[in-house]
Amino acid sequence: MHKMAKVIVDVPSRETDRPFDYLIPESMSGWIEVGSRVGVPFGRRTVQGFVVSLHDQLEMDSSRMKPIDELLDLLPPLPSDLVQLAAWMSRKYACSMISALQAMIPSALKGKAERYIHVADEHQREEERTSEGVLFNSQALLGEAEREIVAYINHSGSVTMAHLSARYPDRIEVIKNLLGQGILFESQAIKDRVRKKTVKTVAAAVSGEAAKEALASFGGKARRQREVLEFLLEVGAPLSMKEVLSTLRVTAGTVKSLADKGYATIEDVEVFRDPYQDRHFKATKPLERTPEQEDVYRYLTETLDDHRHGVFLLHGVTGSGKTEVYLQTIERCISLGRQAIVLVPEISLTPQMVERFKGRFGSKVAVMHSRLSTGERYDEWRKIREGRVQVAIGARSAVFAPFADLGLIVMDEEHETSYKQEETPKYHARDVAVERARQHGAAVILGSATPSLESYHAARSQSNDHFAPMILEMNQRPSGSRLPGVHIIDMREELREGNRSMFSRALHQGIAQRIERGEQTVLFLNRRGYSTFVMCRTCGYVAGCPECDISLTYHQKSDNLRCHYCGYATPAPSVCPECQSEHIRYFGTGTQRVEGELSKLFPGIRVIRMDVDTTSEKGAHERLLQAFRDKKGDVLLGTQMVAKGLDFPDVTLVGVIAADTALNFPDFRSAEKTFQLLTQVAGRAGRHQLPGEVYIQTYMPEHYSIIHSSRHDYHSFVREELQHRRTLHYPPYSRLILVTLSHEQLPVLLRMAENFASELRGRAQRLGWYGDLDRLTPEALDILGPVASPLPRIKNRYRFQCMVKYRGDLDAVTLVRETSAATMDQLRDASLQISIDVDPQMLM
DNA sequence: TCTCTTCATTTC
DNA sequence: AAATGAAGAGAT
Repeated sequence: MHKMAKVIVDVPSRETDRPFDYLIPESMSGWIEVGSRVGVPFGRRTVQGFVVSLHDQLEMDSSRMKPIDELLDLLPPLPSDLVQLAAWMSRKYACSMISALQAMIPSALKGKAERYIHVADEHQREEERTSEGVLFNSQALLGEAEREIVAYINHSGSVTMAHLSARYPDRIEVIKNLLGQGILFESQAIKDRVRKKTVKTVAAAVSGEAAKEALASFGGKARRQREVLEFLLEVGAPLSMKEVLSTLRVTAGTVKSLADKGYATIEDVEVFRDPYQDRHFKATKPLERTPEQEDVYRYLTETLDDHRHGVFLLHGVTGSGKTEVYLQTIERCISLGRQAIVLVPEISLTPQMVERFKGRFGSKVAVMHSRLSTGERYDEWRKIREGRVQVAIGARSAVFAPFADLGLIVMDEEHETSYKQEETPKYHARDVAVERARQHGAAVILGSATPSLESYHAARSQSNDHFAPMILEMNQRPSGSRLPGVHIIDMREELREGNRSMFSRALHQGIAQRIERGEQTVLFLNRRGYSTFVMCRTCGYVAGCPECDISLTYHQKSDNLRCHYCGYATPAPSVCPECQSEHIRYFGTGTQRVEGELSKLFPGIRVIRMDVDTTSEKGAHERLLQAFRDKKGDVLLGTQMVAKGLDFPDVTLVGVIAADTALNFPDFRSAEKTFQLLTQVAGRAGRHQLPGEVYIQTYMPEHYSIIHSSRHDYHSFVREELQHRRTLHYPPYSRLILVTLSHEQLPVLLRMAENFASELRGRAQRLGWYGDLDRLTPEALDILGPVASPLPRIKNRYRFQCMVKYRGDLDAVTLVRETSAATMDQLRDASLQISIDVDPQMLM
């Protein structure tokens, strides 16, 4: 049997980012596995950790080795393949092992040590004797205060430190004394964030003849109890207490009496919290495949049937039936006895989306949604871990769904930036999905109408270092509907002709027409570029966060100003704090302004506005969409969230208010983002019988991202964009690592950032890597910076960054990680933080 | 000389 | 991260 385990402890620091050795107590051997969650003594406290390997030999001075304190779950929360994946992540993304492991389990299982106080055994016995009236020898030594505390703890068995100090706030010294004398002692145990939910159930404890006798024994008495028993016998299966009480209108006492007589049993049964328990999903059958879908399906199922690893880039225009292909491929996967993961961007994990999967696979599906409570998420996760479901659908983190035999991972809207996690571990779900599928010999489908340039290029060049997908195209819409006609409107022209409104004449007329015809309009506003800041019109004062160098956003609902980086909040002022002027204006969200303008132009117009303000409440999102579907609105107005996967039969006009706001951002992906957004929005109109029209308002009508999106021409766009990227050595023709250094003091940071950058250059030079990317070598590396970050101060910390740009098969991540570690060791400044972002998405 | 901070060190 | 022990600064 295994004698020793290596454990990664839940202590987030560079020094502790390595396995620690522990003895496996006899009682736990056979139960401890790779992936087990344990409580271990660490220093002078107890912490949670994960077993990453098991060993038969004691390989270090075993006198210093401590035994594992407790095993926290019967079934290890992490199968061993996920422990391996965590190791891969920590290498690839330069993150700690514990942060990778933590990302894989529900937050409910992030336990913390709780400190308990007990009464020492010998004193416990003495206490008992006193209660029987026998004097005990140490009584003389204990004062009144001590005796009361000891008696209290004895009575409750054990009590938490926090509870005790709350109950006896002024006797902390007394407690310390008792601990010092050894009368009280302390222990620690890991406590989870949630408990498994249980429900009280009732069942008849008698049957047949015994049941008849039991009923007869009541005679004329206890009529209610008799009714309960009759009901239980009739149903013949355990029922929830709640159900019994409400159906028969009896009290819990009645049932309890029945149980006391031995005629019924009451039990606590473990249940899964089901976020969809009240919902009924209409079952759907697979649709007949179009010839195009058939081709794609054949490729996918061949790989699936052969148990082979393969990555597919499914490029399908909006409405080409990608989801149906997913559904049928998943069905095949399940029929082979394997499981499937479906990844969708958080924003498109709408009720409609859930409905499609629940409708096809029913109770075989677990849904991982950010709106679920900690307990609900934990239970959905348990369904996966315990093998009760075969399909998991969820955002980014669902890529870690702990299935035993994973056959397929589907990633819908593959190009979405939300697949990259911005917090540590800064992983990209696409790369993790490919690696995980490789481990399992599973297939990956990356689906999109506008694939990311990274994926597209990887498929084309077939030389990318991590994955080379096969491209599958779907260009037809099974419904036969045509892609809508797209009109580009030059807003400069409008201005020249004296139209200063945010609506062009064409769009204005279009909306008027739809109202007249009883058809609907979707108006889309690119959120970026429209902020909700507060400005004084007299002196130009802009309310900013005192801790971060950014302006505060106005929240109408709570009438306060908030910083969305650090959470700072302050009441909205009514006069300017600088000049006391009353002309202080709250620029509402862009959508609010558009709404105001709409009702001015079209009196009586019914606008359904969807933005952060109107969708913050639970279920509001769904309610607003349903209202629009029921034609309770003429216009649906919103940001990104109206662009995603929605399908309304009566929408014949889609308007984009300001198409180019994103183009002005200093981000090399801004053209790509704009193209993707416009293509997606354009796909929203005319998906049914009625033909659709799209108006794109812009100040840059000649920009290639706008021209190509208006023609629904992905390939031309990609050709042009790839050319730009190649000239400027941007991804996919290079890879990036963004290193951000932060410190409380600006001058110190400046020095340290210079120090780091020159150390990095020196090391790269010694490896012969450093140089200019313009040189025509297959391998090259360049370091840009340090420069102030785009957000130069957050939470009172100044930020500087370096960008590492490289191409070829260089292990630049290790270089950066080692340089960072060396810098930290050398400078020994606790305030300095270095964060490493591999393949960054947000350069802002 | 003694206590209350601050700071570096260690965690199998 | 957190607890610990050493070292440093002010009060008695």
